[in-house]
Amino acid sequence: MNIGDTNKDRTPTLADVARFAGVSTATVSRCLNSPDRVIEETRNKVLKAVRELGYAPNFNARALAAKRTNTIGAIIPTMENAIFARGLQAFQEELGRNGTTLLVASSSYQTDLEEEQIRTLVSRGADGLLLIGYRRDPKVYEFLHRQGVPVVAAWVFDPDADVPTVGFDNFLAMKMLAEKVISLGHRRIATITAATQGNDRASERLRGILAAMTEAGIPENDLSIIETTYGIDEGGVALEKLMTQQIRPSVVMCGNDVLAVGAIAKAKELGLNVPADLSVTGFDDIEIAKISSPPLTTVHVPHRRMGKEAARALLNMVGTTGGRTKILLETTLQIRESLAQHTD
Amino acid sequence: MNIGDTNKDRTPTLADVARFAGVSTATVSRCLNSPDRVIEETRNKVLKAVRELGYAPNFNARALAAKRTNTIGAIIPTMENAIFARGLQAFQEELGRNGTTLLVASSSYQTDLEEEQIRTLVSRGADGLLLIGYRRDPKVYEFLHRQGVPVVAAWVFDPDADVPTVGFDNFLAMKMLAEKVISLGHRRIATITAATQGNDRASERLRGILAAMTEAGIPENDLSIIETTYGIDEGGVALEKLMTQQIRPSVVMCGNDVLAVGAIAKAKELGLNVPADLSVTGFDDIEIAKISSPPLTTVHVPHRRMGKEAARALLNMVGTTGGRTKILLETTLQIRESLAQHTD
DNA sequence: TTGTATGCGTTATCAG
DNA sequence: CTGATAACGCATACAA
Repeated sequence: MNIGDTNKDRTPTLADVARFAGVSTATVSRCLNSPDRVIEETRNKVLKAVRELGYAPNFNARALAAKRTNTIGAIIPTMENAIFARGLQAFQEELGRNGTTLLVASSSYQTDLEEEQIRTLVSRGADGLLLIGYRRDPKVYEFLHRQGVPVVAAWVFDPDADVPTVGFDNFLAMKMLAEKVISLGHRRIATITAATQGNDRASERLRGILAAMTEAGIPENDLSIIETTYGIDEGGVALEKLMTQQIRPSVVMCGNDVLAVGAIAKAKELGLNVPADLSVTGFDDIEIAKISSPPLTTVHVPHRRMGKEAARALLNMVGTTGGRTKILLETTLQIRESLAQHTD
Repeated sequence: MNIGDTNKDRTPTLADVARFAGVSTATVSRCLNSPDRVIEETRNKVLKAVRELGYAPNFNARALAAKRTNTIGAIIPTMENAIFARGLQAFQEELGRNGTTLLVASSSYQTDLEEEQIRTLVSRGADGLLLIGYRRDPKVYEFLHRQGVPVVAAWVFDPDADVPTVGFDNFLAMKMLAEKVISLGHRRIATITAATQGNDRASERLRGILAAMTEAGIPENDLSIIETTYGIDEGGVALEKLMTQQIRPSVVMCGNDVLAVGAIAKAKELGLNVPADLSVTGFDDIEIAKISSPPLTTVHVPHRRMGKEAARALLNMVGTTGGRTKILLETTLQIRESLAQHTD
């Protein structure tokens, strides 16, 4: 192989481009990263070479040298349903507008898996991380801190948390819904929730129901609680269990819309009329809530705004520009047919 | 700073571990990558150092040196709904079992965005790529070939394609459903589909309907076609448009379950009884198909098997082990209430 | 079995 | 404005 040959059987590198354009590798690099720091003539020469050779920069080499990836990682509990889809979409869009790429991983609601994913994303050089929920082993935050990786916790709000939170008050949101439920005359309340262990969104929501009951003078023990994994089928199974108990609830408050829709489907299957025989509520207000029959009464969460604000917060943290990093969003009750008055 | 100091204010590197354990960096590297190539005593020493220092390997550096990332990328059209969720989940699980990580990106059904994502994933060093559908600019495949990155196209099957396909016959699947529809007496057929331009799954499915009509002696022109983006609301809008036409269809065959569910919801809103006044069919058989009311007649796609087989094919291609890379899966009709007999 | 030395493709520092 | 050249953190061929 003669000197000056541009390697033909290997994917082209910066050096190949430099040789082809007759400049140094430094110049090529500059052309790509700060085009204004190079005179137009050479720039054109270089860009032509880039096109000619079909050069694509090696991300890993770049990350290694620059210690920056323009990449932000997000770990969400599940991709199986649409709960996080909308928020994540907005998150990604906002990152994209700022030239940052999103890396997603899902933890299947498993703490250990999440920790593994965190390590993976960090070792891949993520400039920052989006996590869902705040409560987790302090070691995790210590690790992230040591590695100098900024984090934002979303889907929750806690001004006292060690890391910025962008989200809403799960406790208050569910409490408001429970108050509405109670005001409609319901006393025999049941709930289908995700495992509350290690899931602050779920446990806060449960706390919300209990608080509303207490304030209304209903004994906390009257609440039937079923913990299950999120899923349409799981919601159905849970509902069946509830309806075979001694005291059948007049309303089932579900931890999210997916469970609620599953519960409604099963209720109908059991010959129950929703909401005449049984009211059902959800949480999230994702698309299926609207098309459910009957349409689902639920808590509307501003998913898109949350995603966008979380991205902004994170971009602020990885960059130098300061900005708000603790953001509380409002939820609203979305009253639809699945919840009705109760009279004994 | 004294010689021998392990750097305290920086994330530890291989060299730090080596120094701490009193061995060479090569040994540490071996300990982590091929533990059996190092004697137990030193291995323990090294692992202890790793733990002590909280060392986490730098992925980018590793990729750069090893020219391998144990990472496979997947670009799916959307994460907004569950169409690809189940398949991707299985894909990821199978990769995980083989120590390979999945990197997901979504293209929002946009060709240019997809090409960008492909470049991104390749430049990140993905060892292989999963793409949805086969038909795309040949330049894309040329690029991938030049870069030496193996590809598998899923959700389609074409034994003659330049790249391995793992999927099902979209044409035949939809044709079978259309035949069933026609056998029930329907003649005024309409379809709500994704844009067929650059989407082989959608265009094949459309072709399937047309073929069945032709074989049944129904003029192709009788088919009302509405192209829209996938989404529940979009399905509703399309349905409304169809029902305000001169000749109202007796059945609406939708390109996927999401559109179908949206169509059903809108139909009910318009005071139509499904299926008495109007039949609706879907495609995919995702969870909402079951809980829809009425339950949705649709084409069942073996999503999980497809994901798993796609992973296997890809693993075979990046590794040396040979194996099947072209896999045809069967779809089945899933008849539920939303499709009924039609009599004029 | 372990160590030495080199290279992977880029960026960044520092001269020129 | 451009060019050498030294990192960046790790894997591996080769030597010991």
